[in-house]
Amino acid sequence: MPKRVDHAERRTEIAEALVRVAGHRGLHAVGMRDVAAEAGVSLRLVQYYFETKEKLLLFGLEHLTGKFGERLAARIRAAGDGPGPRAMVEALLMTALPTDEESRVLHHLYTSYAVLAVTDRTLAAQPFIKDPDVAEAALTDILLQAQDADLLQPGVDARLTAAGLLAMSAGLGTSILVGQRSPESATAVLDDHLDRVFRTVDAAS
Amino acid sequence: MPKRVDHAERRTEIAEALVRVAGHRGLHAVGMRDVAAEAGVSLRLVQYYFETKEKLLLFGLEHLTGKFGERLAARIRAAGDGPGPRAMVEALLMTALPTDEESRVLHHLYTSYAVLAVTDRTLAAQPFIKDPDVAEAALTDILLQAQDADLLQPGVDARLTAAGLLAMSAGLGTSILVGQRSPESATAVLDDHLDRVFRTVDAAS
DNA sequence: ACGATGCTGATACGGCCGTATCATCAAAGG
DNA sequence: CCTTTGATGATACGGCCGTATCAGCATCGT
Repeated sequence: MPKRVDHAERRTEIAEALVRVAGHRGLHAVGMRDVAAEAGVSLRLVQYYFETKEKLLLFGLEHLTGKFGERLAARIRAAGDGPGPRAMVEALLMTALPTDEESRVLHHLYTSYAVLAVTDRTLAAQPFIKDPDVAEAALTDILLQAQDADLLQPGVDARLTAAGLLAMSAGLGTSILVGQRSPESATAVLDDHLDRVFRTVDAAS
Repeated sequence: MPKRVDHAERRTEIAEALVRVAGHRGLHAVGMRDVAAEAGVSLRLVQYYFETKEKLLLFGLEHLTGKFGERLAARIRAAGDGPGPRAMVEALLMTALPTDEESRVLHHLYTSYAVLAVTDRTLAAQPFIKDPDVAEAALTDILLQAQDADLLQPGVDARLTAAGLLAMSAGLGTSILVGQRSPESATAVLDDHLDRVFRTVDAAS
C-alpha cells in the first residue's frame, strides 16, 4: 500500500491553514474551499483527510489547544530555572493574553469556538471546555504552596483567588482583542491585582 | 399616507425575534427567514423594515445594548435608596453575569457580536465596543468616592481595580455561559475579590 | 369617492457551500 | 510485470440564503 505521505502531518498542515484563514476572516467565514486554497491543495484533499467540515473544525480546535499548551510550557520554561511562585503565576496568566499576532489568533479562535459551544453540544462536550478547569487546579496548587511558604497576603483564599485571576485574565484578553485596551494596560491591571495577593517581597526592607 | 403601524415598534418586535432565535440557535445560524418566522411575519416584511441583513444585525445589537442598559439601571435602582458603594459595585458587576435565561442570552449574543467585531470593521466601529469604557469610568468614579470616604483597603488603585473587576466579571460570565462554573461560585469569586478591595465594615467591632 | 401611496405577501434568481461522484495516477506486493 | 489499493484531481448536485421582482391591498388626502 502506497503511503507516500504522512497523514498526521498533512492533517496538521491543513489545520494550520484553517487557523490562518479563520484568523483573519473569522471562524464563521471559513469554507472548505478557503482552507484548501490556503493550504495550497485541492478541495478534494481536504475532504479526503477530514470527511466532513465538522471534523475539520474539531481537529482545528484540538490543534489550537495543542499550540496553546506548547506556548504555556514555553513561557513557564522561560520563567527561569527555579521560578518563584509569582513569576510562575504571571507566566501562566500572561500566556492567555493576546500580546502578539499568534496569541491574538489563538484567543480569537478560542473565543469563537467557545461561543459556538454554547449552542453546539458536540463542541460543548469537547475537552477544551474543561481545560481551564485543570488550569484553575494548577493555579490553585501554586497559590497553596505559596501560602504554605507564607508568600501570600493574609486572608487570601487560594481557590477563589485562582478562579478570579483566570477569569480576569480571560476578560482582559477579550478587551485587548476588540481593541478596547492595550496589552500594556492589561498587564498593569493584572500586576496590580497580584500585588494584592502576594506579599510584597522586594529587596528594599 | 397610511401609516397603520408604528415603524419603531415593528422594528423592535423583529429585533426581539432575532434575539430569540439567535439565543438558542446561535447568532451565526440565524437567517432572515428564521427571524421572519419567529416574529410571525413574512420574509418580505423583514426586508421592508431592514433592507439588508447587516442592518438587521446592527439594529439587533443596538436593541441588545439597550436592554442591557435597562437591566443595569433596574439593578442599581433595586440596590436601595442610598446604596452603599459596595452594593452599587456589586449591582454593576452582577448585571454582567448570566444568571437567568435573559442575561444568558444577553451575554451570549454580546460575546458573539464581539467576536464578529474582531474581523468586521463595521461592527468594530459600533459604540458597544466602547460601552465598557464608560462602565469602567463609572466604576472608577464609585471607587474613588469610596476611597475618599475611607471605605477601601489601603493601597488600592481605583482605576486599575475597576478595570480588573470588570474584566473578571466578564470572564466569569463567559465561564458560566459555557457551563464551566455555576452562577453561585462566580458570585463567590467576585465577593471574595471585593472583600479584598473594600474595608470589612460589618457591624461586629 | 377615488386615486395616489405607503404597506404586505408570494415567488423567483443567482450564488455559494458542503458533499458526492467518477476518473486517474502512483506505488507496493505477488 | 501487473494487479490491487491508497491518494489525488476535476466536476457535478442539491440545498439554503440573501436579495430582487411584481402584484395586490388598505388607507389617507382631497
